[in-house]
Amino acid sequence: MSGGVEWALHCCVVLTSVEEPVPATRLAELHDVSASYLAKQLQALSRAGLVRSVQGKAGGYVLTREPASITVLDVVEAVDGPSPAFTCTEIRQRGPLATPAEACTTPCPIARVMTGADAAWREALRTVSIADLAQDVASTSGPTALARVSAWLTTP
Amino acid sequence: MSGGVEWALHCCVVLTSVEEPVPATRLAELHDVSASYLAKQLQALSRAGLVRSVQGKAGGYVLTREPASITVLDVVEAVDGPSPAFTCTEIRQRGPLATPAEACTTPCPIARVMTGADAAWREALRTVSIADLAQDVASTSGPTALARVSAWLTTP
DNA sequence: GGCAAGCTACTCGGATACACGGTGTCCGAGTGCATGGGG
DNA sequence: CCCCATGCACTCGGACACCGTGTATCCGAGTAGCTTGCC
Repeated sequence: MSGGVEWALHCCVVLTSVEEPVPATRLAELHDVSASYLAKQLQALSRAGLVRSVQGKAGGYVLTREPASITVLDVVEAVDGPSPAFTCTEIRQRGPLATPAEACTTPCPIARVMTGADAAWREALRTVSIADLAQDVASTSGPTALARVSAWLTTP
Repeated sequence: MSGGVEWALHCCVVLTSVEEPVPATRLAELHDVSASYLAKQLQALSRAGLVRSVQGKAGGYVLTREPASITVLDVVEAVDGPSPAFTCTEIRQRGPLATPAEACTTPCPIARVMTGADAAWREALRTVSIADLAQDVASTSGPTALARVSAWLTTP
């Protein structure tokens, strides 16, 4: 999986604590990562409609929805693409003993298992929202942690 | 995920129906795939101890265990590697507001969610065995399908 | 006819090139704010 | 004092190189079975 997913998730969590737009540069130096590359991930989030980009002097990125209605799966699919990791190439229809295409009404058992596992993975990511993550951060790192991040993000 | 996983799984399923060793070349032409590359996947299965390779004129690959005791997860981990797709880079310990390492007793919430999803994915693959796949093939493609494959594999 | 040595042909195994997607970077288009002049 | 036009600095967005992992391939090491000569 793309490593930028982690950056995007952290960005979404910190964006929970601020209302004003935050530029990508600021988010990059907060996490000490490449600003140019982080911009790529934020653009992906923007295309998916998870964040709203505002231009101009005081521009940046803002969450479009309530953090509770943005799931981790949304972010992962926005950055990494919605296509599943496994794709069946229909091997059973190839080779000297190929089963004819008209006999393949049901998907290949292997593909079925893989699809099921992928669905379980996505379901696990769907049940957790960005708000849950923020709540978890507050529980572990202390309630003031996000407030301090918010203050640092908003002060020039 | 590596595309060779699909090939390896199909090979394991067809190996269910034969007791004699089957060379990689034969398996490759059965599925109409590159013999050289399929050999790589079978070597991975051999290193993982899922199949036993016998050399010599009538050599090839044989399953080492009962098909019912080989899970799909075993094959996937043998070919694709056992390491999870997501790896936490501890972003929270970087940047100007880095949380000190001694405060990071529990894993980062994001990593926790990702690890849970990965566990769910693996669990879904662990509950299905190669024997289950073979049974499923027999149910959909007819009981004689695997027998015909076995006959084709064993006849020169 | 039985046996053993040698040979052949076939197998796996690891080491070797190529390609594509992810990683990282850059510069141009667009926009909101600040400023300065005029009414 | 208020309003508007201008300029500017800052932002995003997409287009451009680089690298690592997966993909595909090849040739060498090793071994089981067949052949053939001998007893």
